Amino acid sequence: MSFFVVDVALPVPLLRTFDYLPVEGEQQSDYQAGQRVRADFGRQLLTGIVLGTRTTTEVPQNKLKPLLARLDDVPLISEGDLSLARWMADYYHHSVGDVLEHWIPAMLRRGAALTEANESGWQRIAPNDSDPVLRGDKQKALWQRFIEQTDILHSQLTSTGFSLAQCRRLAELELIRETHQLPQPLIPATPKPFLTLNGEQEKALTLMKNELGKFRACLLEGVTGSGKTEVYLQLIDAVIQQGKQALVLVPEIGLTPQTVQRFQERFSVPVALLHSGLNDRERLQGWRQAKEGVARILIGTRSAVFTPLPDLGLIILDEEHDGSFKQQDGLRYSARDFALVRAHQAKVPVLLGSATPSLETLHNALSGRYLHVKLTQRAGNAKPPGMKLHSILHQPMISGFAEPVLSAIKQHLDNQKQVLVFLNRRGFAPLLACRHCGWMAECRRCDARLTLHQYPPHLHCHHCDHQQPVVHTCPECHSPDVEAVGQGTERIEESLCELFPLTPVRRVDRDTVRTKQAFDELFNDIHQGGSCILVGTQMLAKGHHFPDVTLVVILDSDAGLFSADFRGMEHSAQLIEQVAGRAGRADNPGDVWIQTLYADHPQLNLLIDNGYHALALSMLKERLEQQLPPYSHMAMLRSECEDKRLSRQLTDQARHMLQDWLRQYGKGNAPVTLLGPFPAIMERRNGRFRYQLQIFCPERKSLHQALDALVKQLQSLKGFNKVRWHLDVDPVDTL
DNA sequence: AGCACGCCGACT
DNA sequence: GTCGGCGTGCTC
Repeated sequence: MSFFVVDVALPVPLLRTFDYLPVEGEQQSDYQAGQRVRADFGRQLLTGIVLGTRTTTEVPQNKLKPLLARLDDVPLISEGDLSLARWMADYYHHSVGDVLEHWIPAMLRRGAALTEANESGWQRIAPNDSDPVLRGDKQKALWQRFIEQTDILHSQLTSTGFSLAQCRRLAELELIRETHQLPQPLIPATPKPFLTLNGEQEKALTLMKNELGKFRACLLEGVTGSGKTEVYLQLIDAVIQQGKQALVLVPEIGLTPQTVQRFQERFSVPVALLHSGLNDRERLQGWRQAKEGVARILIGTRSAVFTPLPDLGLIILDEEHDGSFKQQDGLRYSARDFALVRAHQAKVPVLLGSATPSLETLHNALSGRYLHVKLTQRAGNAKPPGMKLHSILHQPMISGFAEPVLSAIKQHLDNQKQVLVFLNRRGFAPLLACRHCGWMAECRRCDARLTLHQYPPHLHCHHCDHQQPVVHTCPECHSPDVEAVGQGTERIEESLCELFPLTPVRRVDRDTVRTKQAFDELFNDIHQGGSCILVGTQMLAKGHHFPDVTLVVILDSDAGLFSADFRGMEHSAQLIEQVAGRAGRADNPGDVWIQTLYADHPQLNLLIDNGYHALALSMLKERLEQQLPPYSHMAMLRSECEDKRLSRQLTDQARHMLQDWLRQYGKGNAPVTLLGPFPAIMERRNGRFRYQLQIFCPERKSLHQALDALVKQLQSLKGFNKVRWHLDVDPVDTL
């Protein structure tokens, strides 16, 4: 028997893999890349992934341990997916073993067998005209059910009053037998017909149909209400007709029952879902349905981008600008960017859809790298909402509203219409302050003010979740003159109830709508029609459309206008556009009023007068001048530590490491520029001081070489064990 | 990341 | 004398 070792990727944050001896008695041919193995690692037991086998190793004989078990005969992860995982590990400077965890549902990571996704059921094996001698009525009734239906899930039997014992009795008589099958995804009995497309939609569909069967990135830039979804549906239909599978990725908040239903009711093929609300078994089921090709359409959030699909024919990523496509901890990947890499490998098109595309995607579309398809008309001839800035500078305000805004609200309500008031700030007031000495309620663990909440009354830090009772006298000067300053959704709700006592006011934020179900109930309620006022945060901005809303009031658009983040304005404009798009229907486009202190803010005016696209072009020009993404590539090293000095020192060290490396190896490469280290905008958060170092380079390759060296050096840095740090490649927010 | 080893302070 | 604090090093 010849010597060989197995190269195993283990779920540890180490940038290398480990050699193991095979399980006793197993051959080299038993091992294939992508199988799971159980390994004794240090003093722990881990499930790892085989990357390959070799007949030589650098590891001394006495250190090699045999694997404890091989869990799969057939590889769980394909060669193609393994190479994608390697790409991802390189790109994000992360351990392959950790990266591979994302490809495998939690149950399988813990070593479960694939069959654990199966649901047990019973199948009739005796002919349906057999006349067995059965004792009890219950058993006769059970047999009757099997005469009507050959296969029945065990759960269906128990939920209709039959017991396991009764099933076993019939099985003993060889009338039925136990089965274990992967549950089938739901298929609607009669799919709804497709809608008729307008000229633009038709043209977009044709253009994109031409790209099927090869890699191509497309941006579908369609204004709100232009019918992007209908184009997706009909493009998916073409993919299904070709016998391929479609992967649809949506933002976390966008995966509502309404969205899902829209997909499910149109197709006569099985649709599987993967989202955060599922338990481990349901996830495994969806994953297997996709992997085994049973599901032909898979709809999911960020992490669904890793699901194996043997017949992948198309990837759609809706609302591509949405921040939830970027993972914000651990492996900080972008599902949007990875979808492109995956589509490239699979030689299929990837369709990015948005009314407000990110500047990165827009740049790629404008430069011709992506096919750029536009939908400029609202479906059914709907007019765009009329947007208008309302200056509140030196204006008398009533509970956070300017007078003319209040009369506009009243007018719309009098017309039996609905009004949406958007304020991206939860709670009652963002500040509790003493009128006498100027004291403000601050968080003990963060550089932030505490938000005052009224329902129930408490002070809450939105950054570290610290909560404490409300104070009624100033702790500094003991004055009783402590007051709530500023507006939050709770306070606006309260004010509106007083101002419009006859109109129902509904608040929609994380505090009122905790579950999906609660949101759906509220949504259905609003859809009943009748005048009402909706007050809410971003929750109102995404996913749902409110046809009876004819007025949208944006209370505080100013927060994003002067953000320290270079993407602040971009995100702000996207949000305003999204909120504005919630209103109206074909015959009733609606008005959008934006209250602002900066009514002459040039970019805000550009957005209002010429729309998002025009503003985006102007922002791109600025990015070019400043050599910011998308005109350069960016990475950010973040550190955090309770000891401010250590946190700062780690980023200082990192800067020196990079500078030394650049002096030595940077010659002839594209220039890598460093910015910082700076303290984060909120320097202290949850008791930890945060510093960050920004790293830019016009060329990806040079940047990654530098980052590679940086990570290796930081990992062997001593004396900083209390400092937590991570590298974020292509960060979305730089605050 | 875990987990153990090891070397210093305050306790039954 | 030990219990336990966390700094350091290692994991095939």
